[in-house]
Amino acid sequence: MLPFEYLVQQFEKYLPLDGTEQEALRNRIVERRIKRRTCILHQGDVCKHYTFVAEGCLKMYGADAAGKEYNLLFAAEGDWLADIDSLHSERPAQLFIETIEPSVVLQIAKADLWDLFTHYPKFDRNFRVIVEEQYIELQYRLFQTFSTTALERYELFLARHPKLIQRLPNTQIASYLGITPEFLSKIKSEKR
Amino acid sequence: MLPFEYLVQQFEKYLPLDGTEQEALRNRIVERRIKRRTCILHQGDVCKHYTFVAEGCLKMYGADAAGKEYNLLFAAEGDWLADIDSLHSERPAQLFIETIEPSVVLQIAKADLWDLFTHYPKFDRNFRVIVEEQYIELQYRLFQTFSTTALERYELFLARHPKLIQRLPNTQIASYLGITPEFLSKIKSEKR
DNA sequence: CTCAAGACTTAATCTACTTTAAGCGCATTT
DNA sequence: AAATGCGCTTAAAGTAGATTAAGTCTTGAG
Repeated sequence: MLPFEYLVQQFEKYLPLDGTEQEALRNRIVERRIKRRTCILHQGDVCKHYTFVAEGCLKMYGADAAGKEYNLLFAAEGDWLADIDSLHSERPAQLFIETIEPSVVLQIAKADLWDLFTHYPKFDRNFRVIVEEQYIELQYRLFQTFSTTALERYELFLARHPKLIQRLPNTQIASYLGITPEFLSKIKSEKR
Repeated sequence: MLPFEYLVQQFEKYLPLDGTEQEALRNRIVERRIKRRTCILHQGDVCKHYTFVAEGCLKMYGADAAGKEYNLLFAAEGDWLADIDSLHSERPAQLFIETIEPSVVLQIAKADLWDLFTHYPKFDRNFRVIVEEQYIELQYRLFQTFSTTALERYELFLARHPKLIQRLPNTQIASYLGITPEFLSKIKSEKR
C-alpha cells in the first residue's frame, strides 16, 4: 500500500476523511525515506513538523546534562510523533527524534497543519483523539514506573508491544523502561 | 467571580467563545460544591464527566494491588481533569479522583461534551490544546523521573508549582514525586 | 573480506530509596 | 476536654537497581 493511502486508512479509526479533506491533506504532506540511525529532530532545533510513520520505527528521547539518553516513546507503522512543546511554542526542542530502522515517513509542516485545522475542523477532532490516546499511554507508563519493579514493567511491555520487542535492541528497551541495559540483561537471565 | 465566568475566561487563552457557544456550554454545565477528602471518581466506576476546577484542589491517582496510592496529577483553579481512558471507552476506571480541599467544580457529561464537539468545532480545538498541554507536562515528568534524583525532582516541583506547595501536605507531594513521605522528609532536612 | 563499532552478558561494588517502627504535634470530631 | 486520627520526623536495616569493568558476539560499512 502507498504511504499516503495507509495514512488515510488510519484516519478511518476516528472520523474518516471525505474526498476534499483527503486532497487538502495530500497537498500538504511530504514523503521522506530515511535510513536508519538518522536524527530528524535534534535538541536545540525547533520542531517544525508532525511526522506520521508509514514504514519503519523511530524513537523520541531526551538527554540529561551528562548526555545520557532516555527513550520517551517508540513510533512504528501508523503512529504520529512530534515534540509538541517545541512545535507549539517554536522554542528549541528539548528532545531528539531518530530512526531506529530504515523508515518512510509523511510529514506535515506546522503552518500547513494549522491551516488544515482552520479549514477542516475534522482534523482538530482527529488530532485531539490521537493526542488523547498518547496521553492515556503515557499516564499508564508513569503509574507503572511508580508502582512496579523493572521485571514487571518488562513483562507488561512484552504483553503490550509483542511486535516491537522483536525489532528493538535490548538497550533501547532498557532506556524506555527507565533501567540500564545491564540490569535488563540480569532480569532476563533470572526469568528462566 | 462566578465559576462559570471564570471558565469562560479560561477559554480566552485558546480560542475565545462567542455568545452562542457560551450559551451552549452554560446549558450543559453542572456546578458542584464538594467538601474536602471526597471521592468523585472511584476505581471500578465508569468516568462520566469532564471536570473543571473553579475553586479548590483535587488529585487523580492510581492504586496498586496492595492499595498503595500514586498521585498522577493535581488539579487546581483553572485545570480540567478526567480519567480520559474510562470516559472514552466507558470501561471501569483504573483511577480515583478526590478533593484535597473544599472545592467548587463545573462538570460536563460525556454525551453533552460530544454534542458540543459535534455542533461547535471550537471545542474540539480547545480540548485538543488542553490535552496537548497536559501531555507535555506528563512527558516532562516521565523524563524527570528517569533522569533525576528525588531531591532534584522536589526542587523542580518547588520551582514549577510554588503555590501548590503551600496547599499540599508533604505526603501528597511525595506520592506525586514517586517517593515515600519518609524519604521526602529526609531530603528536606538534609537541604538545610 | 575485513574491521571497527555496536550489542549482550556477567560479576563485584556501591547507593538511592524503601520498609518498618516508634514518637510527637496538631487539627477535627465528640 | 478528651479522644481520635492525620501528618511529620528520625533512625535502623534491607533491597532494587546503578556503576564500573572486562569480555564475547554480531553487524554493517568500506
